[in-house]
Amino acid sequence: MLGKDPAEMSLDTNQDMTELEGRNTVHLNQRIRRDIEDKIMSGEWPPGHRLPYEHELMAEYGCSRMTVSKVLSGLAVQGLITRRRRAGSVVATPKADRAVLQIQDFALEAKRANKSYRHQILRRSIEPIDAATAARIGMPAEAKVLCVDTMHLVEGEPEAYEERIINLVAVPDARVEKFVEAPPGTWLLNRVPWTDAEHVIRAVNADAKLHKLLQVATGSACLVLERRTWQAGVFLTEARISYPGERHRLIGRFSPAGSGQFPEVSSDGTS
Amino acid sequence: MLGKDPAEMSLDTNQDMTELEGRNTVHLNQRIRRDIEDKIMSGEWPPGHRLPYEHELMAEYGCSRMTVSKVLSGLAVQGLITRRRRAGSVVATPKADRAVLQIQDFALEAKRANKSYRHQILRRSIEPIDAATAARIGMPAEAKVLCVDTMHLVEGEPEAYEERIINLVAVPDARVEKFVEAPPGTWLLNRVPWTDAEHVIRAVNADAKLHKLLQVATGSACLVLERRTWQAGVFLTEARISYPGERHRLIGRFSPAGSGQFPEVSSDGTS
DNA sequence: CATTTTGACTTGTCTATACATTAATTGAAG
DNA sequence: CTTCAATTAATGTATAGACAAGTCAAAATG
Repeated sequence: MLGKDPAEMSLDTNQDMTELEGRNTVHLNQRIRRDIEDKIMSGEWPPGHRLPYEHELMAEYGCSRMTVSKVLSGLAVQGLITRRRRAGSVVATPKADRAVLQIQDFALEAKRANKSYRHQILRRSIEPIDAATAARIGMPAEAKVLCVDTMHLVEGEPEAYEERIINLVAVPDARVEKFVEAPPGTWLLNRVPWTDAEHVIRAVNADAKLHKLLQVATGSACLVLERRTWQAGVFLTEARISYPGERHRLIGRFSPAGSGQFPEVSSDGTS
Repeated sequence: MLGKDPAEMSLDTNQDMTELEGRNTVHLNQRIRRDIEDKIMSGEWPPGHRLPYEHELMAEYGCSRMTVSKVLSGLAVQGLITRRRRAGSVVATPKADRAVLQIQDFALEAKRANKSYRHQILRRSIEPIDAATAARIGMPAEAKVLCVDTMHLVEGEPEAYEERIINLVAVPDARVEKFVEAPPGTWLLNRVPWTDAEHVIRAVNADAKLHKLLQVATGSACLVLERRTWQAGVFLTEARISYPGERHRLIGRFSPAGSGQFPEVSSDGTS
């Protein structure tokens, strides 16, 4: 780059902000958003604190109402603030105590840890579901479903045992799928969008079956994750995944609203 | 309700939409949003499907670009679609498989089931934390913390055993709190807002201590939930809660994006 | 043929304005 | 003092236009 005249540079620092903003692509809405998020997250504005009115923020940042309005609406959708007409916007009080767990994709997890992964299909059959299961998932008892049992192996060692039921009415493609490329969980995830899910996590003592499959002592504690998913009210699939208790744990890291919820939100992934 | 003249009703159905919209307060952006959400949720637009350009939606709904742009931006923030300049907007492929668990407030849970609840403080002392814990939570080893062990009893039976550490620097009020009115978890939740949390769920075999406290057989499977919370980078508290495995399960019901995530999102809670 | 430049297209941000909707406040009547 | 209606202040929705910034594809160049 060409050297600049010192006098010119000193002028630059004193320049109108608009051009610098354009170059740095730090947009005004991002600045407003970060300022407010920081005040809330730091506790400077505790839950219940009323934040400035739109016209006050307009004056503070010297911008139009649409700009601050969009920022505030976004914060409201993320659950950080609540807005009411005439009353203004207040910092939201954290609602319920919720845990978000990232259920690991076995293959992806293994790859990240630089370990080998493979799976084995132990069973694959189309059967009518039994009465208990039918009642649990809300399907007629005579309906036929695809049952797939899968072992997940990492470095050759059993990592998890998965028993899955797939509704063939909702996922007709599964009737001919052999699940050699990808295990049923991954296959389904990449194919069918789901709208509702239910998780149940339990601790059980290993019975003879789990002892044999997971190679753990009979009676040792195992973690069982049951996951049922629906699409617009139609049952899709149920998976019961059993992990060896000592070797495995479910971990979740998250923030109540905004920041950590969705890793790849919009374009301003700077927080 | 008053009966309507049949002729009038048939006219109603054929009427111009614009006036009805005004009366029913069904706003255009909501209609566009619902239309797109429905197409995605129903599978009509599978993951990867490119949705209409903004100007196409403008033409379809006869509105300005800002309106469709706001809708699409909102869907992008919710993670339903991804947008790229020039390339357009596409239906997002569901990212990771995540579980959301509602951690129950024991007292509230019991009340809902019409059962009695009480808690006992088994230990309450201020101690320097040990090295292992200090490293885990990122605090200096010599720091003093409040340790509280609590039994949660439902109908007189042991429901869960809770071992908690509270950072007195972050929560100075805890130094004099005796937790007789409310157990430490509830007390903290109503007092201190948190910004980050981490959960670990494991299955363990009951040792002698858990056998005695939870009145379960030694070796029987127990569910252990560890929860650590921070506020703006400052450690707040760590809780290890042990449940009898057979008697307890963690349940979560949720939707991937938008709908069920936050029960009281903005104003359009119609989906 | 390979590489660079140009152009066109699509989304991102922002302005300035208008009217609708809701709810807190004020004021008047009982 | 209470009750109900009118005022008013705040957010919600929408428009039309402008320019910026990526990014894909075709055209120009070596």
